[in-house]
Amino acid sequence: MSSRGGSPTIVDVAREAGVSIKTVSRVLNHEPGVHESTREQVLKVVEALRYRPKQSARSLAGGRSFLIGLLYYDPSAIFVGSVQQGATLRCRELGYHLVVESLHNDAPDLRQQIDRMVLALRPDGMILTPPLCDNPEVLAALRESGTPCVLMSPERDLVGVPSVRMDDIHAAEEITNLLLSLGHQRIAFIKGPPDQSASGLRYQGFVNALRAHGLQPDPELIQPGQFTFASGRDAAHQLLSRRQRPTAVFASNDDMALGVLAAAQRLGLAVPNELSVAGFDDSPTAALVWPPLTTVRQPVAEMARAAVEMLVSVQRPDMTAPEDEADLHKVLPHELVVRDSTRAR
Amino acid sequence: MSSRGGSPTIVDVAREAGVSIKTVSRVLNHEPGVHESTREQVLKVVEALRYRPKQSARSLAGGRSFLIGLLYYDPSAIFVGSVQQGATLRCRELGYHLVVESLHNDAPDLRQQIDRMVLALRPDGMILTPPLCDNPEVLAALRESGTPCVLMSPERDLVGVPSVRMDDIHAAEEITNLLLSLGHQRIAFIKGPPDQSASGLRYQGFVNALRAHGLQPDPELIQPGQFTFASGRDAAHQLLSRRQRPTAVFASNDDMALGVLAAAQRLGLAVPNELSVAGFDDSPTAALVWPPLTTVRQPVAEMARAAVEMLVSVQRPDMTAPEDEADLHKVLPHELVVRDSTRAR
DNA sequence: TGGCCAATTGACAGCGTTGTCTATTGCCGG
DNA sequence: CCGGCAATAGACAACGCTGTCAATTGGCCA
Repeated sequence: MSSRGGSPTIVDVAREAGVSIKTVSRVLNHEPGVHESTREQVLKVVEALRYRPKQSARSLAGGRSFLIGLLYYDPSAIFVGSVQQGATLRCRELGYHLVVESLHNDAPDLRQQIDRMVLALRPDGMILTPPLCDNPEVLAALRESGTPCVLMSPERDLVGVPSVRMDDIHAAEEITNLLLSLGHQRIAFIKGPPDQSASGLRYQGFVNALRAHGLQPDPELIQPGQFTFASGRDAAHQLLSRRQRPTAVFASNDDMALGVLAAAQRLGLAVPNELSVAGFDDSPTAALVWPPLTTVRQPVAEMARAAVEMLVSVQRPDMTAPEDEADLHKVLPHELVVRDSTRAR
Repeated sequence: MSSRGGSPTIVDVAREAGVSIKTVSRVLNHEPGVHESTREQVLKVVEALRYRPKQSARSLAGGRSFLIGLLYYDPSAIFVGSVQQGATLRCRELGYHLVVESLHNDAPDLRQQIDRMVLALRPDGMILTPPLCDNPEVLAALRESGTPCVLMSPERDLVGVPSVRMDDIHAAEEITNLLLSLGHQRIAFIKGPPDQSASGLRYQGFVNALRAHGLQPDPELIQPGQFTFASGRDAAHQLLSRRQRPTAVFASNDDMALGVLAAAQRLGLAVPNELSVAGFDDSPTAALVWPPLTTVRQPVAEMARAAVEMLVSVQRPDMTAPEDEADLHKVLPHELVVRDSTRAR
């Protein structure tokens, strides 16, 4: 196969196809100016030899590494899993590879860890998930190194830095509307921690929907939470022991909604007959518990695909890179998942 | 900084330190034969310049890519998340990076997908998680390419192929012993699907423990399952409607145990007062449900660390690579997690 | 028919490391 | 006082690809 035992190189392909290595390079990189017949001939040989250009050589010579980095904090989060899934698939389609790195959001050597990745690997782009996408130190390190980034669902958008997110406000509105349309009037809301922007946005959506129906949020029915099972359970205990109970609870994420379910069960309240419960995120468990949870599915995998595309499009002349600030910040459509935890009262 | 604006290269370091590039290379690769004072001097300059050798150049010249591949199938599985976490951390410590790839176990172009990764990236090693680690096609592709692999919890060990696993039999024995020591005599067991080796091993452990206590497994109390929530729930319905109910159920994974919990709740059986339930895996939800599940924690992150080490040690003369067949197959200690779903009868 | 342009192709110099092989140095024994 | 050997350091050629720029071809117009 190859001149010297090892796997074939571009030289082998060129020799076999009777062209110069540069021509082979052109074909493989979809560069223009190659005659159709030549292209076919080269591709045939490439196929026959099972030739694949070596990333390290391409990277060294061409400056592009064909690597996309994914920085994350909490590996167990379903969010990260879905991001990764979407990202690897799109990377594969585009001829890239995904390098993952787990960072502690407040590690003392955060800077060095990022440097190590950026300077050694020279990824062509980096995807940041919360909370790293809002960490100034991380952002600064990446900006200095000149590595293009995309932020996934950041707290707030940064001018000039691409981001991808879902529309938390509208989704929360939709869930609330669903509850309202089922005849619920006393709808409780469990908030997330104030330091996460999603908390505010989802609450905003809840309030918007109420107001649109001529209702005012009742302070009695608003409880703080921490996006955790325990906080949801505790908040529900509070809410459900009020003299006049809510007929529905909208927990602003699934973990808390699961807590609500547990509390209701503890108190002997049947869901959904005596109490409707809605969550947010469509976590894997949401479908497994009893009753299965009505919730909102974040388009996480699609968001990741979009992130990869934005990164790659900057490098490829044949793809249109985002131009104005508006193109830089994508909002992807979510999906209402209506299951059995909600019912007309 | 650098001679020409870009980030510093080994030449810059060499010039600054007043030595040859080869000496810098020696220091950075921990090669012997460098005078202590020289080494220090070089390291000082490296530090000052924030120099990091470029992976692509090292890879091209040296043949090592400093990349470890992780092939997985189901991204949502906690197992994969933990593997990844453990692997990235150890990789970081060893100066490697983790490249992940999601594959469909029965994709028609599986071979090509693997080729793409192996031929382009030339990872120094590959970690395979179930079910890919038992897929003959995957194994063959990797063997042909000469890429070292480590199998994580494979169905069965292959001669000459390193693997890492936990001791399912002993763990199941321990759970069973716990139940027995709590005074349970009628212990039901829900099996996993027969095509997964863990199913058999866990059942084996269950039986071993019973026999050690002079008991025989009662066919009435053994139910098949599929490692899914639904199958656990259904099996539990069967078991709990027997004329003489079991006082404890050992579901051979957590998802099924969660199903048992749901079924018990449906039937109005209080856990753990009227029924003890034990699972296996320590999935994230196991701690969140009510009552929190007694289970076994697989040492997944540690297994992943070990896998990375086995892969890297082959390349580094200063680490001891596994020698005989016995060293090739590691079994790591698990941990019994006793929570509230089990109680003395 | 000669000249010129566009389309296509090729020669060759890097890219930043590591591996190999060859100096240089300092010290020891005879 | 010199040969020789160990310890240390350097020169230089790969590694496999892309970028630059020059060369070749064929067609078309005047």
